[in-house]
Amino acid sequence: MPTSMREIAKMAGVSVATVSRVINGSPLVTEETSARIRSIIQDLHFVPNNSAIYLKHGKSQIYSAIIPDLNNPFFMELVKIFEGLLVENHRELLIANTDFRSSRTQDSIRRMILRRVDGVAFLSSELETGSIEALVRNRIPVVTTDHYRTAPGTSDIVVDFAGGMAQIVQHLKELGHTHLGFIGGTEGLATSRVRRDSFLTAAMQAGLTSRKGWIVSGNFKVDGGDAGMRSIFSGTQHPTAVVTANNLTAIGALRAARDLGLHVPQDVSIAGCDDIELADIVHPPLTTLRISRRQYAGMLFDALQYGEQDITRTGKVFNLPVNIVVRQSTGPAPRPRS
Amino acid sequence: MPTSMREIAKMAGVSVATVSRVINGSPLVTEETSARIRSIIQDLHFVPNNSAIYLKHGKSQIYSAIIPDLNNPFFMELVKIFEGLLVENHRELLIANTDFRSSRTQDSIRRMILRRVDGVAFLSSELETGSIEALVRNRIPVVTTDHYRTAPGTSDIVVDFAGGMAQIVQHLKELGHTHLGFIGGTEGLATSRVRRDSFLTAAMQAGLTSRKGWIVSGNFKVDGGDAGMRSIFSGTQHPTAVVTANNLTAIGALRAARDLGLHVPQDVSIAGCDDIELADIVHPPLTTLRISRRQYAGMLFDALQYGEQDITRTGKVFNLPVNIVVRQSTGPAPRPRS
DNA sequence: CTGAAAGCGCTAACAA
DNA sequence: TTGTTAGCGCTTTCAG
Repeated sequence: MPTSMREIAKMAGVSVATVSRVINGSPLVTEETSARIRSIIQDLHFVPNNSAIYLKHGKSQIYSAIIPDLNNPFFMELVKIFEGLLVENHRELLIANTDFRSSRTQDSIRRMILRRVDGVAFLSSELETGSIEALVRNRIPVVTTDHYRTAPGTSDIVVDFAGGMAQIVQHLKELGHTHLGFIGGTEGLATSRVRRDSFLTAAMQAGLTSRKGWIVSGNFKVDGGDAGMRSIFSGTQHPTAVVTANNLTAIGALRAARDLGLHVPQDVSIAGCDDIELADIVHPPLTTLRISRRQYAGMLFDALQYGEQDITRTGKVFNLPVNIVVRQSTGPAPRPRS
Repeated sequence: MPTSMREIAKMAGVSVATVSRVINGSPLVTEETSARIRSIIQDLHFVPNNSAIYLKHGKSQIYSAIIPDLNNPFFMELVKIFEGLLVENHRELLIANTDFRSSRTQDSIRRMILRRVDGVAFLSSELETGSIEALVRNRIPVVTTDHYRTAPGTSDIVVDFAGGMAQIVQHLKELGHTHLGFIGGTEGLATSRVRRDSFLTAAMQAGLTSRKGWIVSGNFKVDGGDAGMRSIFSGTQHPTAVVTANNLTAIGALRAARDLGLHVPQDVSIAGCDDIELADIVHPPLTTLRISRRQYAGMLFDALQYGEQDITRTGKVFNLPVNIVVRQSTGPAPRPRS
C-alpha cells in the first residue's frame, strides 16, 4: 500500500492535520516539527493521494481533449503544446481519439463526466449540441472549434477561414491564376462547409472562376486529397491551381499530381490549410495557411478557465487568425491549355 | 454541485447502498425499485464520481504514457492505438511529453505518482533507473522500451533491431551496395547505441564496408538527418547507401540528398526505421523497417497488466519483431565513383 | 502552534 | 431484498 499521511503522522508523533499543514506549506507549524516531518516524507518517498484531495475540493485538475484524428499531425502538434501549457498550470491532459466516429465521441463524453474532468476541449466541430449539454449539466466547461455557437459554459474558437482563403486566393491571383479548384473536407461537417464557402466567396470576390467539377469533397486525410485531385483532373478542362481544406489533403493532392504526370507548381499549383511541421518536408514544400498552435492552445485553455469560473455564464467566442505561408507548391500560372 | 448518490437515494426513498447496487448491476434488488432508481438516475443525468470509487479500492484505472517527442508520427500512431486499447479495457490514458528533457521526465514521474496512475509506459529509453524505482516503490508498474533491464514491477520491450538491420543490410547487399553509411540517433541513448551496433554488426556479417566518417549521429529528428547526410557527403568518398536510425532522420536525409543534387535511389539509396504512415507520403516512398504499432501497444498493455497483478514480481521481456518494407528509396547500387 | 473530528462520494461487510 | 455503518486519504474548521 502506498504510504498515507496517517503513517507518516504516526512516525513523526504528530497528527495528520499537522502533516497536511506541512505539505501545504502552512506557516503555522514550528520549523522544527516541519523539518522532522519533511525528512520523514523524503525517506518514505511519500506522495499524497490526489484522488482524496480531489474528493475534498471537487476538482480533478484534469482537462481532456477530444480529437477526431490523432494521426493528423496538426492535432498532434496542438496536443503537444496544449499538454505543455496544462502542465505549466498544474493540470493534466486526458486524451480521447474519436476516429471521426460519433459513437466514440459520445462514449468519450460519458467517460469524461465519469472522471469529473475540469474541462473538455473539442478539437472537432462534428458533434451534436446534446452531447455538450450533458457536460455542462455536470458543471464541466466546454470549448469547441468552429461550432459557431456558444451557450452557458460553452465557448467557441472560430478559425478565420474567410480571411485565410482570401489571402490564398489573392496570392494565386497575383500569380496569374484564374481557374481554381478546391478539395474540401468531409461532407456534412460544419467546418467543411465553412472552408468551402470561404473559398468560394474569396474566389468570387477576386473575380476568379471555378466550376462544378472542380469543387469536390475530401475527408481531411491523404487518400481523400488523392482521390479529389484525380476527380478534378478526370475531365477535359482543368484548373491551374487547387486549394485544399487541410494539409493532409494537400499532400494527397500532391501525390496524385505526381502520379498523373503533373509537375507542381509548373503545371498546377497546390495550396493547403493548417500548416504543419511536415509541410516543409514534403516536396515541393507546401504553400499553406498557418494557424498558430500556440495561440490555439492558449485559447482552449483560456476558454476552459473562463468556464470554470462560472459555469452558468455564456461562453466567449475566440477568433483565431490565420496567415498564408508561401512556399514552393504555388507558382506562376501556366498558359491555359483549354 | 454534480448530483451525488445520496440525493438520488433520498428521491427514491431508499438508501445509498441500494442505489449503489443498482448502478453496479447487483441482482439482489427488486426489479421494481431498480427501475424507479434507474429512471431517477436518467432524469438527473447522474454519473457516479470516479474519484470516490478510486479512493475506495485504490485503482485509478488510468495508465500514462511518457513520450519523448509527440511530434514524431511514430509515437503519435502508437499513442492512438494504445489509447484505443485502453478505452476498450475501461481505462484512460494520460499523456506526458518530455521533449527529450530529463527534467521533464522526472517531473512527469512525480505527477504520475501524485495521480496514482495504475501503470506507466515509457516510450523512450532515456531514463535513469532511479526514476523507475520511485514508481515501483509507489506500487505503480512500469514498462520501458529498449531499456535492456527488468526489475520487480518493471518489464521491458525489446525491439529487434539486430534482426531488422540484418534485413536491411541484406536487402542492400542484394542490390549490389558495398559501401554503407549510417545516421544514428541521439548520442548517449542506449537505443541509439543498439541501433548503431546492430547496423555495424549486420554490415560486418554481410561483408560490407563502412568507414568512420560515414557513421554519424543524429537526433531522431528531421534536421539531424539532414545534417548527418551533409556530413557524410562532405568528404571525397561517399557510400552508395545510407541507413538511418528512424524515419524522421531518413526524411531529413532525403531532403539533404535533394539539396545536394543527389537522386534517390539512382545516386544513393536511403532506408529508415520505424515505419510511419507518412513513410509513403514522402517522395520517393521510403524503404524502412516496420514495427507493428498494434503489437507494440498490446505489449505495453500486457506488461502493465502483468505488473499490476503482482508488483513484486520481476517484469517480463517482450520481443518486438520488425520487418523490412521495401519501397522506392532503395535501388541498385550505382557504379562506384571513387 | 497543534489536535480532534467531520465529511467529500462511494463500496462492502454485516444486520435486519 | 434492503439498510446501517465503517472507512478509503485528505483538508479544514473549531477547540485547545
